[in-house]
Amino acid sequence: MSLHIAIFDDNSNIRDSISLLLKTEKDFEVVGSFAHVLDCVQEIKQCKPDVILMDIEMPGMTGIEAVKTIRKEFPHIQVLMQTVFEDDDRVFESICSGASGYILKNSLNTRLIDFIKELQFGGSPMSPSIARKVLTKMQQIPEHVRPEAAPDYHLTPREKEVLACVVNGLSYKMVADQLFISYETVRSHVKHIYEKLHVASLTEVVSKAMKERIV
Amino acid sequence: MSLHIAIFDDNSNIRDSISLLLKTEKDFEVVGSFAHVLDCVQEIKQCKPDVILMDIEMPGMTGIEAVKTIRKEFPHIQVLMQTVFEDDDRVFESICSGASGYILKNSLNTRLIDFIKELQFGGSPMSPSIARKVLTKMQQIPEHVRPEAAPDYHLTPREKEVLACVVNGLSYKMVADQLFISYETVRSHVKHIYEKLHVASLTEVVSKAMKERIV
DNA sequence: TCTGTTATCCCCACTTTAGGGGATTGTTTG
DNA sequence: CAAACAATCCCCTAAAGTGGGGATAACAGA
Repeated sequence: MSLHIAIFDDNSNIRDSISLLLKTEKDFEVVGSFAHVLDCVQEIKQCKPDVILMDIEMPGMTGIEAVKTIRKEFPHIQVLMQTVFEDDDRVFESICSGASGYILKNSLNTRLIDFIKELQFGGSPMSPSIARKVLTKMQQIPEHVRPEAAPDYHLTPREKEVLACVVNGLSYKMVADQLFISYETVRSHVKHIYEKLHVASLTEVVSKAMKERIV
Repeated sequence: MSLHIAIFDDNSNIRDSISLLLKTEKDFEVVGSFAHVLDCVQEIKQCKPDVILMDIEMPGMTGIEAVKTIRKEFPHIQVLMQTVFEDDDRVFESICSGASGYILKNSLNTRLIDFIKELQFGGSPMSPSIARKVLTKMQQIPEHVRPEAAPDYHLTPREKEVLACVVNGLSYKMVADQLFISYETVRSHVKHIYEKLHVASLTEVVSKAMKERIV
């Protein structure tokens, strides 16, 4: 069973050269090659790729937007981003959108086949210069250095559910409907949340919960 | 001018085999090889390496602690972490401690020389399985610390001030006092914020504002 | 068994917000 | 200059949230 690959790139020369390159690997099969991502959901449904090579800059919807959509619709598909630019923001955005790897196009010809194989084995191929950016970024995120620093307010499971609803902007009534309990029960839970978080209004609850990542 | 490399690993066989391997590259010079990191600052001062290969698990001080020290004392030195384990926590700790790359030992023999060269060029070599962990972790980072493109809701400066107060849990009355305006003015601003953010309650405002880092 | 916790529900009085209006004073800009 | 906007303030009604109180059932541990 061969690995199905789809290519999204607005440059037809690049698409063709990638296709040619991948054909040299007998376990690979290019099942689709598209110049834009506007109809990508439909196209992906038809050609059923395991791996998608996605150019980051494309007319219409950008590759980054596309990744978000793809990851939502087809969570099992691995998306390998490719770009000629090492733009910090876009690298970071792509990764946060759910890309499985990020490589520069200059490494395309030489190592693309290796990269795709690494994807298959659950790895995330990254060009070293990209990786450097990612590492630097991670080091800059102080909150993330100590993920276990979240204080415990001893909320019960139910209280946490209610809290989650409230943080999503639901009113008491809506929370009640959502959790199949009465308005008064929601109120009761919220009162307890108030006590435990030492706050006195819903907005404070939302603010504190989001700041301290309780939800 | 050759690249000076120091090795920290408690396994002398590994140290020796790495040394042998690196000798095959004429631009590399192994200037130090140590079984622990307890005296690493002194040793580094003496042998002046450009790159350090650091085993993550070692007696006494761990490699992670060592990286922190090294990065503080010698910020120009690139540290390449090596490990046999893909332990999530240690991967992230190392990275956050300032390591420049992170590779598994199984890729040592085959690609170590390439990895070191990538370090020289300002890249961060990472084993793909490590890279996957890093990406996954980044994707989990709460959105409010992510430098993502914040959508612009065209809030006026004053509206943003009011929003900031609200997000901090203040009631209309408190916001009014804080900004030296009347309660009704606050209300008026909040109404406009509602329209611009397309929400219908204070909690939604707080939630949306924090999620999208408008404040 | 008794005590504590959790989750559920109810009531009353009170405060705060929400959703409509409308109005005035400036300032910016086509 | 007129139009557009920002910032300020006001009123009214309805809806939602707040702060007390209390109650019941289930269940876990001392």
